Amino acid sequence: MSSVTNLIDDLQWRGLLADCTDLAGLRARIATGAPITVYCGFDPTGDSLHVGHLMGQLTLARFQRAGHNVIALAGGATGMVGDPSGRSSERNLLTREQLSHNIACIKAQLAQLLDFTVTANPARLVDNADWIAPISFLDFLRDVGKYFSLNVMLAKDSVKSRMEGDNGISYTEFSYQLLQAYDFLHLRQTFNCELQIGGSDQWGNLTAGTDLIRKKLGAETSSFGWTFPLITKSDGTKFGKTAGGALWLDAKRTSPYKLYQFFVNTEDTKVCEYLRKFTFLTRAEIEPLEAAHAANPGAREAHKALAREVTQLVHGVSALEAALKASAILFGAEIGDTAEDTFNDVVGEIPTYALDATRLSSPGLALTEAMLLVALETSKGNARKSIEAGGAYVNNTKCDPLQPTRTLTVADLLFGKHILLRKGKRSYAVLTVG
RNA sequence: GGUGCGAUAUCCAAGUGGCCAAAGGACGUUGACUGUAAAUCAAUUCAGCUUGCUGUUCGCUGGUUCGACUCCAGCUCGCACCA
Repeated sequence: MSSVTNLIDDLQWRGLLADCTDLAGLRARIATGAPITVYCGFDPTGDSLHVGHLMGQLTLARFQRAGHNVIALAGGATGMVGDPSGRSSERNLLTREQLSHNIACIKAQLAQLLDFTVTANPARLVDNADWIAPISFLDFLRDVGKYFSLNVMLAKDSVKSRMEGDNGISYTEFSYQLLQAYDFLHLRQTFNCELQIGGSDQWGNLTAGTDLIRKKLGAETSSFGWTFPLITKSDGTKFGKTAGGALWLDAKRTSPYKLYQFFVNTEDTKVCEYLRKFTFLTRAEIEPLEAAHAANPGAREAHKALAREVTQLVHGVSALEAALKASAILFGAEIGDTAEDTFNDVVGEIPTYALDATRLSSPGLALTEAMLLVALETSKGNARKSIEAGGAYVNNTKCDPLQPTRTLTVADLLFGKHILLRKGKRSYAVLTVG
């Protein structure tokens, strides 16, 4: 375990420092040995966090594990406005009902990685609507707005890029930085919170906060901003998006199996980076994995360790084990060789659909229709094209591309109950007769 | 308020009377090669199916025409300049 003093070294080694408002000052502050209070905000734009949010949660958790005090902030107020950072166009406003629903859902997910029950330094969850909503507009203009120079606000990248772009920016989103700055000020005064962390796109918002604190409370009142780099894939596209959309932390939206698979499929050039950033594995544990990966990337030791760690962090051990079992079967030996109770581990891990037994009798169920039924395809026409392209599999055996009209019958049942359908390399679904 | 420019498929973007379901990218999907990787190459990429046919598209509403993404009028939205 890392001691209090080398926390920053560890974060830097992991590549989690993009920028810091005063790195030397922060080092000195942490070196005093007194716990520092750090916060990170999460905007409730949806009712689940996704893997992109993991970075903030994990970094908070690293601070907590090092003995510091952490605050997760749900943006009930800022979410009403919309952060222009990293966006090329205006956000749609959410209703209050949507927001409160989202916040409730997100709270549960934050609790997964942060410890709210330890006695020494329990994590805290706050909602900025609690202190922003009661302020009147006039008070806000006088007490907060007065400290902001329009020149500085306009110079922020998040604003500038929108001003230069075609989409413009509304007054509402332009004001966002004031709210976030005020959050930091409030937390500084209320919880003695000295550090705000966020993705590198948050830089402008963080400095707005440190500036406001300095102006309102004086230069001797410490406040720091720390950003971590935004994760990208090697082709520059956004991390955490798949064809099916974002990878959610909510098991109901993205199964643990799917999350595991996502990380197992990490591109080689990124595994080491992700291992450092997304896991709590220590340097002593990671370095051998990196060496193993360099020596034999095909074995994918590092990929598996990464996927294992993340899945366990997000969903717990038992969900991880189920995901591992399912993965081993689907990507392992011949399906025919697996035992029935082993195969049952797959059912439920991947999308599973009930089927009326009678549909398999006599003419049988058209494969095209079956693929539509399990949502592997969106139309029979597309299903046919997939089969003809050699992309359809029944029980992990490729279907004859010349037989697009093939049907499924009782002969295809595994253990008298299941049919495993597959499209392409790794999209699976199970049909189960009930 | 005035003037100008723009709006095309998931996204960028060609197309200025028929040869247009609409060039070219990107993204996605599938195949080949590998290692459940990347890169590369190939196919596909509006919708439905009986796979060659049918249906619905080019901001919206009307109009001109045998025929409109293309021309005209009005409207909506965006952008720029002027007031």
